[in-house]
Amino acid sequence: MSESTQAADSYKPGEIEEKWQQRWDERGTNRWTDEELRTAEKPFYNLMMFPYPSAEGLHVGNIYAFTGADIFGRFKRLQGHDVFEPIGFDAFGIHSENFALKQGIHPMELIPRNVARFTKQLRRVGLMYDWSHTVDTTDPSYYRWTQWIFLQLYKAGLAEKKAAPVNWCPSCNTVLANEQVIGGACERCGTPVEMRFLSQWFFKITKYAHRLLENLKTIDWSETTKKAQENWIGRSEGAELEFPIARNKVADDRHAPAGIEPERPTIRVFTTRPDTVFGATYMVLAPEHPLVERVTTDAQRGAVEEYRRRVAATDLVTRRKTDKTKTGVWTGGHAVNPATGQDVPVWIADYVLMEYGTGAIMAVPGHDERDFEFATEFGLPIVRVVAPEGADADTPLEQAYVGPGRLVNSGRFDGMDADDAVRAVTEWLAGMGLGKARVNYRLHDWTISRQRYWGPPIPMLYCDACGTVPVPEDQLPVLLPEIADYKPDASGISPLARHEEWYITTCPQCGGKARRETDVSDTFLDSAWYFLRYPSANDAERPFDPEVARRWLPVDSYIGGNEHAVLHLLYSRFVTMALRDMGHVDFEEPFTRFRAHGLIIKDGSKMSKSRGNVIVPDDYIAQWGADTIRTYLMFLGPYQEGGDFRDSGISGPFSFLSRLWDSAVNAEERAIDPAVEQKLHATIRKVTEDLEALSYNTAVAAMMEYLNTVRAGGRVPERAAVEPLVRLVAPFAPHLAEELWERLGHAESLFDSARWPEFDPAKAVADTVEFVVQVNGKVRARLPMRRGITEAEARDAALADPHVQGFIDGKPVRKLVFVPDRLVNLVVG
RNA sequence: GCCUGGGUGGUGAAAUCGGCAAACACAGCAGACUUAAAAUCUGCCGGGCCAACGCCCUUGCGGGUUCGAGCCCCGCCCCAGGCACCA
Repeated sequence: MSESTQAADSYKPGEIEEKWQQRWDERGTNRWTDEELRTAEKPFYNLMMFPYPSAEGLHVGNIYAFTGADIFGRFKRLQGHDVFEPIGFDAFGIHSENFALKQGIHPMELIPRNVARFTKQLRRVGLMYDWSHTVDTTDPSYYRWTQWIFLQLYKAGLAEKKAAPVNWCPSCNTVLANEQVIGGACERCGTPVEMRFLSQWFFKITKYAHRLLENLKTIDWSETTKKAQENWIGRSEGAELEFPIARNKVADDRHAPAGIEPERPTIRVFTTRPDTVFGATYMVLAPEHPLVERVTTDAQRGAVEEYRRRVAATDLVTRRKTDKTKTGVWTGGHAVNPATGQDVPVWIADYVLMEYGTGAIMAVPGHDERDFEFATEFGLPIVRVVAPEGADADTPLEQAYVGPGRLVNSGRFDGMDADDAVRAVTEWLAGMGLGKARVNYRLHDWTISRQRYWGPPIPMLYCDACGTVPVPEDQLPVLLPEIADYKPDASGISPLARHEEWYITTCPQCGGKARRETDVSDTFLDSAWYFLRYPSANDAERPFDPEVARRWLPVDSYIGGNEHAVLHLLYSRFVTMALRDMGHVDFEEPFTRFRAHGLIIKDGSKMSKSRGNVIVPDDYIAQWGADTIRTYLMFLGPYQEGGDFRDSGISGPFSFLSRLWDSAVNAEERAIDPAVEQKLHATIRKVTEDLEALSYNTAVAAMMEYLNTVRAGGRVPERAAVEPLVRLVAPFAPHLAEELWERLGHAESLFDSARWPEFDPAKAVADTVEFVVQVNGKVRARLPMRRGITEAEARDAALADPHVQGFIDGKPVRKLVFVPDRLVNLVVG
């Protein structure tokens, strides 16, 4: 064999991968025209979470995620679906801004550079992207419509501006995210962080809490993701109860406006345990609660103010630590327990949060761990109102008792089961106008405002005459100006607020002077609707073409990381629901099916720059080829669990692809061996089922096993045995499959001309099976048998086996268990 | 504390409905082919006992259900992730 022939016949991934990436481009194999998108007959929208184009370039984790999604898309395409598989870049946000600041390169210069690098790397992986429908969130032609979404939510009454607590660094004069507060101090300068109230834009996602929770039952998502959302939404059932402020104890009514009879205020509390109301011996208001002024007596005013100041100076992270000793102070005031009619003292304490429930609680120290701790700390009375089996009204409480039992010390409800009392007590108090059943959610409204530069300006104006005015839709986009001083500084407000030439404008309503909103919106808003944009990416007139959206949406398959289980996926669902309620789309769940992929680690530990174990995929692809890396990544563990990237494992998949290559180019034209054909049909079935379930590692194993059969003993494979395997492997190794497909005599792309192989169920099973004979549940023999033998035949064959006879030892067979084509179990003795 | 996953050979892992534990691969060992290497092919590869046919044990720990349990039930331990002073 001359050297040149040998070279022509060996597997050279670099060459063929470049060839096919070029062909796909030239032929437009993966591109849709806008006209085609409007007429596709079997649309299948295959989506993956778009990347943030970091300066480090494409990460092996990105490749893992994208390859898994791409395999599914290619599989569906071969099955005859019209698959649309787009990609884009999520390039707005603090991450890129911080990196730009560090490097001293303006994000407007940095981001296009990163995007170009990512694009090049992504092409090299051989993903089936439609590069004619991409999205870049930082492009005005995109964020114009992000701003449009903001305006729609505003019009629907779902956006409002209100003051909210934020972490504030008094040295850097800037707002910090919770993640930027380390041990109560600013991560950059170490100054203790304070809590401040800042006016910010919110989306009222809490209005959708119920639907966001209920709809989870109707969508096909990874269980872990649904559970995470369920936790986040945090539904609690209970009651809202009214505790009137004791009239004679109210400090005085001097603060009431003259001439108005002060109405008798009540403190409303939310509780999940209305059955324990007889044990509420005191109340606690959040320090920020509006009624604090009202209940505080003159004598306690100083102490209350002092405490409130201290709480305000504490950052949100420290405040929410659960392991610190409880603090609080008495207001001097009282309220009336509506069940007992007795006065109970009203305290303020930072363990009660203004954001949850009503910002006030009835404290039941006997049956709530936190209240117990607080009551013990401050010597407040602890009363038992629930007694388990073996205890009574007077059994002392060593700690809060939260288990089941019967009510005691609860007047007319004594003896009632606590579970039943939840409803009974609520109804009783409701009858007196002092309570009602209520459902409460942990979910908070979504803060949209960011006092930063690198994001879409929030499209609102403030006019002295007209107040808050939305920017008219035909004036969008509100362009983000290119400014040099985009670094947040001591002014503490958005960098845009330093540019009068930008923010001073004309009011569209009165023509007077107006000021632009200088905050930008949260990155999560950019990504909450990008899937709507892809199919209409080239539409300059609308955010999305309604006809195209109807055809392609909701998304058929969405694959991404579980780190976005809550925020991105929840926000996308919310925005979609809101758009549906406004009539812009006709569905309310954006992603019919979602699967979370696992995480790739390296040699047993998480990849990080500090560990120096970050994999640069380019080198691996250059050395082994994209097809091998794709196949290897899918083979190394269950896709939905992730796996460990070890260099030593790559040779297995490489050798598999090389041997497939060798088999295909040397295949003979002859009738397929019946045993090989049987294995082929079984393999087609297994790979088909596994791909549907994203069980990629076992699909690869099945193909390897089949190829081992085809080549067993060095036999020259028959063409009919190899050709279907080329199609099965195509989603994993598309370049190799294309090249072999062409060599097998096809002019068109495999993905346009081939169909996914079908299996014949009759041929997928062998005629003979290895039948297991057990005696008393232990395997004693394996007998080759004809498929479909009867119970009697199996029994006779088992009893005839000498080895089996030895274990039966002449004892009578008491019972016989028969599993067709698998096993017979003889129970003796 | 609550909610998810998970714990199986030297390693990554597999095991559809409760029915042969360890498929497929990596690493290792031995062999065939080769002047040699690579490639390819073959065999071995959880532990113990045995000359051998074989036998016994083995899926984090302890119990249970069952003819039969990696899988189901009860009680623990450990690892990863999410939530958490949420009343």
